[in-house]
This record gives sequence, structure tokens and C-alpha cells, in this order.
Amino acid sequence: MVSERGLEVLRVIVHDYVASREPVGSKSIVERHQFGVSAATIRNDMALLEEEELITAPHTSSGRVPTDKGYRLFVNQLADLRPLTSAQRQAIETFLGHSSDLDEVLSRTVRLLSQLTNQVALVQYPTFSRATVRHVELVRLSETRVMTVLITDAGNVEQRTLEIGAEIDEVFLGELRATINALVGGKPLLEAASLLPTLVERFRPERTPFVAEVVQTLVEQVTAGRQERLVMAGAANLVLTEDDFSGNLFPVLEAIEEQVTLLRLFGEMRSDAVDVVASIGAENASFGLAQTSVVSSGYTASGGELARLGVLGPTRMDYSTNMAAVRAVARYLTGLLGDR
Amino acid sequence: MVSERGLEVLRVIVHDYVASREPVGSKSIVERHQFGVSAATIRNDMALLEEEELITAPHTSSGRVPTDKGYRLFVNQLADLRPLTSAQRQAIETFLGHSSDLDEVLSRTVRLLSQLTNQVALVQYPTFSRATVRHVELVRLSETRVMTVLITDAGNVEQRTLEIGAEIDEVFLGELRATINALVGGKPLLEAASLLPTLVERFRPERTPFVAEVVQTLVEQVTAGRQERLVMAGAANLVLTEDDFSGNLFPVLEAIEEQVTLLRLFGEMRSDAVDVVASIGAENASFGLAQTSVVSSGYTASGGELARLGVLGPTRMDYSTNMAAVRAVARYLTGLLGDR
DNA sequence: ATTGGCAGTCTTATCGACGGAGTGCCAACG
DNA sequence: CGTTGGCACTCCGTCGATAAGACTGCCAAT
Repeated sequence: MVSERGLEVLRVIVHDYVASREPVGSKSIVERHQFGVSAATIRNDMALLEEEELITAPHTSSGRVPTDKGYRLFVNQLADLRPLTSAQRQAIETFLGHSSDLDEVLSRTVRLLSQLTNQVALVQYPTFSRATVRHVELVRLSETRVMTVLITDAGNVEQRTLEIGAEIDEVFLGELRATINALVGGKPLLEAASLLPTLVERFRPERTPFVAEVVQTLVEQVTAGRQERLVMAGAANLVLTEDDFSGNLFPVLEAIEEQVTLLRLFGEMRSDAVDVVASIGAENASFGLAQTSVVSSGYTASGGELARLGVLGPTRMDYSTNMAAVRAVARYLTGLLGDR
Repeated sequence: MVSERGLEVLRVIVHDYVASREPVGSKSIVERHQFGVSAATIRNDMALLEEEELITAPHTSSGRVPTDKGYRLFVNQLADLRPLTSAQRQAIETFLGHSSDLDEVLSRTVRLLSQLTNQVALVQYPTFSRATVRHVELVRLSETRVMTVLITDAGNVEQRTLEIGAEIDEVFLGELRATINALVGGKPLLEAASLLPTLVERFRPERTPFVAEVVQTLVEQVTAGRQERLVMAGAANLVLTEDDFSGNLFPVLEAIEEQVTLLRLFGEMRSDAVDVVASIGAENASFGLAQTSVVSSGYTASGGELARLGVLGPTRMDYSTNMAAVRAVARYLTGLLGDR
């Protein structure tokens, strides 16, 4: 079993390794920290830690490096969420100070987060499944093309274009729009999705194909309207930590661009608490991100809907700082989006 | 003066260097290409090319590498736009086959282009300054917040949220919406921008502050509605060509994320022909992209408006292939967006 | 103008030696 | 039993020298 001091040793190993990028040895530990014991004693503790697979030595006779399991223990028990500096708090204030457009807010948030942490920052769009339909607009783009625009009370707008087999009757389009808005205006998205199909039979048979197509598109928008998206910033930070990725930056950048992968990853983290959590190294192996860690937290938007935001970086990252930053930004954002 | 054969030598130097990533020497030239002369003769030609600063030797006694000036000459005179393979043509077809949403089309285009070229692909949104207002929607989000949505006939949608000092009267909002749509519906964006301000005095004085604010927002949207944006894909490709950037990948990735820089760069290229052009290495120095080249072409959207698309990569790129791909995609996209 | 030859230069790879850092073990100590 | 100092051992990274290889530039001959 690993002793109390052993855990303290693990903590400083994580701390020093993150700071210096170099394996840390017993001697440098007693030099830099007041343990009141000799290097030999530390060595004994380290041997135990290694037995528990919490640390490992890159090669015989070199310093130790935390394993993923070591980081996990560190995050679970040892990490003291380093409180933000006043400068950082101020940055959050001024950056997100006055709310505006949702797009704008999230875009600022992600840039802020990436600056605070020097990592790649990710912010997921709220799903808005509890939002209500504010307005539906149908726009005739050409003889056979129509655009549907869905506006929710949470302030997001979603458009879709569809090709119609027949020519579009502008007058009828207006009629249809009015009917649709009367039907689903103010209704929650889920309810709207079930209401919309009833529309089809309200119109004369020759209209059916057209109406059906519009309705189907809208239903898709309404349900998948909570289609998941995320915004990203700070990819450049990745190349600064390049050597932490044994040269394999490519798959990481690919995953970032893919979004889908990251959304699934966020999805798995969602089951956890609303508070800040970390997914470390090998835990992300199924996403092809075995050398990266993700620190994320839930935040809530107006509808009480939960979404996530967080940062992604090398396993060897400063969890204390990053978790504190993610938590702070998530809380601030929740406050900001709450009162709309 | 550099001879006819000298130019041919330059061409093969560019070709071989791009393919092999290694400085090319006189011997390997006569080995790989049928010049019918000896290595010594090639050496004489190379000495001339070096005098003209078209090629340079990384160190005394090593092969030669094209200079930016050399690439420029190559692109201007020597490059034969390599016709796309049938597989590539097919890829364009299937990828962009059936048009849909503008967002969707551009997003597919940029991914396609990045796949065809293995570079970072960029597609600028059309400006739509000749587009007309299709519809304006005003949505009350809360007691004091209103969202304006501008829909153009070119199929793009732009929303903005604004905070009003006073409480919002829903009935009046409907009235205002109707008036606005009657006024600017169907009008070109530029005209709409000048018409909108006349609205303010049409309403009773107590409405003035509110109307003024809405109008101002809309005018912003209409003018900056052609706010420039671009979509990007294939950033991961950059790390594959990493060694071409003497380790300075960071500023390049930053510029990509900044967008502003790239938009200015596109802006400068715009003055040139509609056809495909390249901006090479040092020519981009003012943008902090001295080691990258951008190959781009104009394309036109429905309104006849011009926008650009292209690829960005290391100076040492395959201009023949990339220029051909950019041209092909630009043409295809123009055709696709033309008939809407 | 072209060519073969040759000397000179610069890079890169390879090897061995060396110093440094760190560990593991052990015997001794409180 | 935990702690400690000492010591032998291992392994990495660096340095210098050497050798090999790849080119060029120049020159005299064709």
C-alpha cells in the first residue's frame, strides 16, 4: 500500500513533470520540496508507486513520469483547483462582459478558454430540446427551391434548403407558413415535432407532396435542430506541445476537425457530474486520442439544457489550472445564459 | 540571360524538389531526365539560374532548391496545369453532386478541395452585395431582448440579438416587421441600407428610440451582412508538411484561425484575374506567412458576386496539381451556384 | 558550347569515449 | 520498522573525430 507521503511524492512528480517536461528523480524532489527525508527514502516510496503503476521510468535509471493511472489518481484526490488569478477573473469579465448573440457569446467563450489554458478549447452548442418554437419562416428561393428557417426562443436560428419537385406557389407558401406558425408557435420543440405531421392532411390532396416535404424537413430541423455542434479555438496551441504527442499530431488535428469524435467524447463525459471532470489518456483510446486528455464541465443555457465545454491537450497538462479555468468559465457562462 | 534549356532545368528542379523534398543536383537531373547533355553542362545552366536568383544552394556543394522567385517564374511560364484524373473528376461530381444549402455546399467544397490537394483548403463566403432582401424577421426573446433575422434571396441567413432599453411591445413589433418587409422586401441590400433609416420618423415619437435601434442593427446586418467569412478544412495536412516550415507551424495555424489575415490575403488576390493565381512565399510576408503559398481562384455565386476559394500550404507545394484542382473546383462551384 | 576530370567543401552518419543523472540494493542506525 | 548514506551499475546525451557521400566550380580539351 502506498503511504501518505507516497501520495505527496506522486503529487510533486506530477507537478514537476508538468512544469519541466522532464522525468523527475528522487534527488531533484528533495531539492525542490521540503520533505524532511533523504533522497533514499523518496526512492523507496517511488518504488512502491511504480509497483502500483502510478509512475513509470522511461528507461532504467532515469527519473519517473506519471502514468495515466497516476494522473487519474492525481486528478481524483490530489489536485487542488488552483484559484484563478485576479487577472484571469478580469479577463473573463471583460471578455464575456455584456452578452449578445448566442453565436457571439460562444465564440468569445471558446477563445477566452483557449487563452486561459493555452490548450485547444471546445464549446458545445446547447441542445435546446426544451426550447420552444418562436417562428417558422418559409422562403421561396427559386421556382423549385424553398428555404425553411426555424427560430427558437433561445435565440438560435437554423435554416435548411429543399428542392421541390413541382413549381412553388407563393400564395400557398404564405398560407402554409401561417398555418404552421399557428400550429407550433410557442410549442416546445418536442411537441412541435409530433404536431407537425398532422398538417399534411389539412390541405387539399394535390398539395400533399409539397406539404409533406416541408413538414418532414421541419421535423428534422426540430429534432435534429438540437443537432450537435461545437466551436473550437486554439488549435495552434497543439503544435507548442508537439513533443508530448510522439510526433503523432495528425490524428489529433483530424479528430478536432471531425467534431463527431469530440462530440461523442463529450457525450460520454456527460453522464458524469455537472462539475468539471477529466478524461485522461488511455481512457480516450477508443476515440484515437490515447495521448490526449480532455477536461470538461457541463454548463446550462436558458432552457436548463445541459451542454459541455472544455479543453483538450496532451496527457501531460496542468490539470489544476485547466480544471479551475474550465469550471470558472462554465459557471460564468451558465450565469450569463441563464437570464435571457 | 538564361537559355531555353535553362528554363527546362528550372522546371525539373522545381518538379523533383517538390517530389523528393531534397535539394536536386546536376547528376540526378541527367539521370532522371533525358537532356542529352552531360552533368557539367547542367551545372553551367544552374550557375546561371543561381545568378538570376531563381535557385539557391542551401550550403556550398549541395543540390539546388528553387527560390520564391524561381517558383514565381515556374508558375507564370512553366507550369502545365496537370489535368485532373478521372477519379478526381468523379470525386468532385459525387461530392458536390446535388446542391443543397449554401452552408452545406461550401462546407463540402472545402473538404473536397482539401482532400484533392492534401493542403489546407479555404472557401470564402460570397458577399451577396447584389443580393436582395427576402425577408426580415423580428423575434422577441425576452422582455428587453429582440433578435433580428435577415434572409436574402441568395439563401443566407444572418441573425443578430440586441438589448432594448425599454420593454418590448409584441404588437408593435409585428407592426414594425410588416412595415420593414413592405419597405425593403425584394430590394437589393445596398438600397435597403439607404431606405431603412427613413423608417424612424414614420412612427410616433415615443417609438423612436426602439425603432432607431432596430433599424441601426439591420443596416449593420445589411451592409456588413456581406461580412466576410470563410470556411476551412484540412489543417491536419499542415503537420504532414511540417518540416517545410522550419518548425514555425505556430504562426501559420494562428493565421488560419484568425481568418482576418487570410481574408485580407484573399482581398489582395482579388484584384487579379478571376482565374487561378498563386501568391508565393515572400509575397505573403506582410501577412506573416512568408513560408507559405496560397493558390486561389475566384468563383461567382448566384448574384454574380465574386468570392474566392483556394488552398494554402508550404512554398514547396505541387503548384501544377493544386492549381488544376482549385480551378476545377472553382468552375464547378460557379456552375453549381449559378442556377439557383 | 560542351565535356570529362579533379580538387575542394560541406553535410550526414557512425563510432567510441565520457560525464551526468538516477536507480536499486545493502548494511547500518535510531 | 522506517530511514539513511554509500556504492555499484545502467543508461542517456553530448562531444569530437573520422569516414563516406554528394555536389559544385573550375579548367583544359574537344
